Amino acid sequence: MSQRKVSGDAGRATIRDVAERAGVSVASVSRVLSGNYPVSEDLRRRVMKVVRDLDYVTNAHARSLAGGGTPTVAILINNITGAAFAHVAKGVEGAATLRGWLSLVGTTGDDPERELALVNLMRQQGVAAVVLLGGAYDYDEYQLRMARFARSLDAAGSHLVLVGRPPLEGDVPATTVDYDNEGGAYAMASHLLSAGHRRVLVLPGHAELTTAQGRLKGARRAFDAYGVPFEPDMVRHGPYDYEHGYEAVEEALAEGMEFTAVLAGTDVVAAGAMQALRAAGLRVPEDVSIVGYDDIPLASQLTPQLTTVHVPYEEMGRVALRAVADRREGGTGRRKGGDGDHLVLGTHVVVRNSVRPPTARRD
Amino acid sequence: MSQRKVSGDAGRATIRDVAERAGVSVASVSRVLSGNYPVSEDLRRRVMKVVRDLDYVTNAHARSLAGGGTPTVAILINNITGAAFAHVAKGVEGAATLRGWLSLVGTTGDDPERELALVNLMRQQGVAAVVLLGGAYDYDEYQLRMARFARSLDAAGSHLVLVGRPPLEGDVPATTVDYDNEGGAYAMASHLLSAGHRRVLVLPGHAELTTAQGRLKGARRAFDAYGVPFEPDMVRHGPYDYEHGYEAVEEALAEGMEFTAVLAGTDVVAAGAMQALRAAGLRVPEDVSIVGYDDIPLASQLTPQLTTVHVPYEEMGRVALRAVADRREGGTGRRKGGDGDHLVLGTHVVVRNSVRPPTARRD
DNA sequence: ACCGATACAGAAACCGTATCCCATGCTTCC
DNA sequence: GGAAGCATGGGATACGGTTTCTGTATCGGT
Repeated sequence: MSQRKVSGDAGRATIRDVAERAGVSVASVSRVLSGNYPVSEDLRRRVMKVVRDLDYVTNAHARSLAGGGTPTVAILINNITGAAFAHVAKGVEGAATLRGWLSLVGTTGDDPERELALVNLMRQQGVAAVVLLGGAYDYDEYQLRMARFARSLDAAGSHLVLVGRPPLEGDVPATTVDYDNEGGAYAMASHLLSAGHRRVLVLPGHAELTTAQGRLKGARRAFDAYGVPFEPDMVRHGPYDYEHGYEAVEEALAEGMEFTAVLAGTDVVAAGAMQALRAAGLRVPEDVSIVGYDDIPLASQLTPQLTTVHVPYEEMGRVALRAVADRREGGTGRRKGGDGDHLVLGTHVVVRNSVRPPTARRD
Repeated sequence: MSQRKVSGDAGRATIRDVAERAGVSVASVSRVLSGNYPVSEDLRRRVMKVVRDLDYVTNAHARSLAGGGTPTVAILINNITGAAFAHVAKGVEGAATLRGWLSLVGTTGDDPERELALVNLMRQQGVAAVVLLGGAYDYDEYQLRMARFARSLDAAGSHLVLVGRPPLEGDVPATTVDYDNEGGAYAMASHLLSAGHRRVLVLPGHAELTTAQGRLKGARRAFDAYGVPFEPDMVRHGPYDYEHGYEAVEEALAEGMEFTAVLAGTDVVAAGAMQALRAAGLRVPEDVSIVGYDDIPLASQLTPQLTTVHVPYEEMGRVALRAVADRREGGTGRRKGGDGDHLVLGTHVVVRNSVRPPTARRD
């Protein structure tokens, strides 16, 4: 009384349906489709016809269970809206597609709980790698948390890749793809200093964010190199967003702070700062110079176009994927977490129109 | 001589490992973990301890094969870099997460081949729905192609959702989530006309893109309503990007075209147009007014802030997911592709600072 | 103290595909 | 002409879970 399978097409067609209808065995259908076993031309034709008729596609889950399956990379991102990280995602996506890999984007919304949940989810999916994007908050707990992620993924045959944040300490099974954050900041600050600026409002970002720390450090090094005193009072921390840039400049102006340039931690922050200066009747770059960081499209779309630090986001994505693919292919001789696991890409200053030498020195 | 399973932890732990180590049956472990069957407190404790010790997570592929599994929505997007669609993706993501669903982003890069490949890929993955984002090119082939996608997904137990493009013709199993594109354009153009502008440069987008067509149509209706002649010569088509906005204005100026306002098809196009006007020594909005469309963050970050049409992108994402979830839950009485399958959200003009009445009439 | 009901645990049957192993027919070589 | 070899196709099994079905111990009621 229990018909296992109605002949109608309830649900999707299986390989068995195809086999039956073509009058061949399941094994043969599988072989025709994967194409890694000799089959006669006749059989191939018969099978392919039925496949087309039924519009059959193999079940990825079953395939993956049985050993086959497409490798998948998961990209975990704080905020899909951020332009910079969208470019990393694009790089990963592109490189993945090129190899026939699948990629998958998840957003954490800056919530550690959700980050944990997503990493576990990816572990369940058996992804080849989890790519974690964006600067990290340098809390004490962070290192432990990430180390646990790394080991946990490693044990499950997966791998953790950190993009745009500093490498983990100790012998942790993770790969890091980074850029010369501090160097970029150093070069950017030098550009300002060599133009003659001495009083610079610095908006590096959140104090606990690793990228902000690096950018601040690079800037400070430049000041030291130029023998210009670095006044802590002229550093304002805050989130990497437009509002922060606007408000920080607004407040600095209200306090009567004197500055001839703004060194923003991000192009978006720079945009906010620029707007606030204009609102106060100041011209950019005639009265105040501004520089950003990241070189997202916005930078060249502002008026004036923003001088900024170019970060090769898309390439970082490609490199991250390549690192994973290489490691997966060179399965034997799995090198222990040595130097090969930390890749650093270069940055450089892009000079546009937002910097001029200071006109009137007022201090 | 073939040990099936080495006792060491080669690869990831399976449910069998857990069962063995806890001294219970596989079935019991499964029940403890899924929690949809009564289990004694003692058993639960024993199992959970082993699960923690082994850092075990269930294999999503196996689970999905066996009937369980988390529903997954796939979001297909032309270009992950586009700000507008990132917001839709965010909306879908958020709503999906809320229900414990998984979501997945793929990019097509405007390539029909790749779009086809991705839809098939998603079909293989057995996703609950495929959400196609962004305006479509209105070629003849398009309707057929989408109809085929819809039927194909439907047959596989999945579902097609079109977001931000007009619904398919005929009885096609697909859901459309749309916004009042033409109405927004009508309101925006009216705003310009009521301010007194009569000579308006219109940059609607690609002529074949459905969104561009709608925006152009809305604008034209407004001109008609105001009794202002609509000159085809003042319409310039092109891609939705910064460069097009810049070049279109540059050319119009070079040709000696006289206009007091620019009606851009997109905020990004407006940004380009604004830059070109400045480069030509024109002030915005004193000499020329500009309006955009989409209301992405960029709009409020430009100087002057852009008057534009707000499109509820994030909400569209949420609505799209809700539509899929509802349909999936109300499994019985599956309504045939009636009116409930086309949802339209409202748009409205956001007035900022980029429009002023024309000062000198020169025609 | 006996019987039926109930609560829980285990064995086994799938889910859809890939692949190993074996059977078969036909070619090829001595 | 018969044996060995090759090219193919089919049957069975494994992958890691979920779920149904079955069995046993415990509990309450009379």
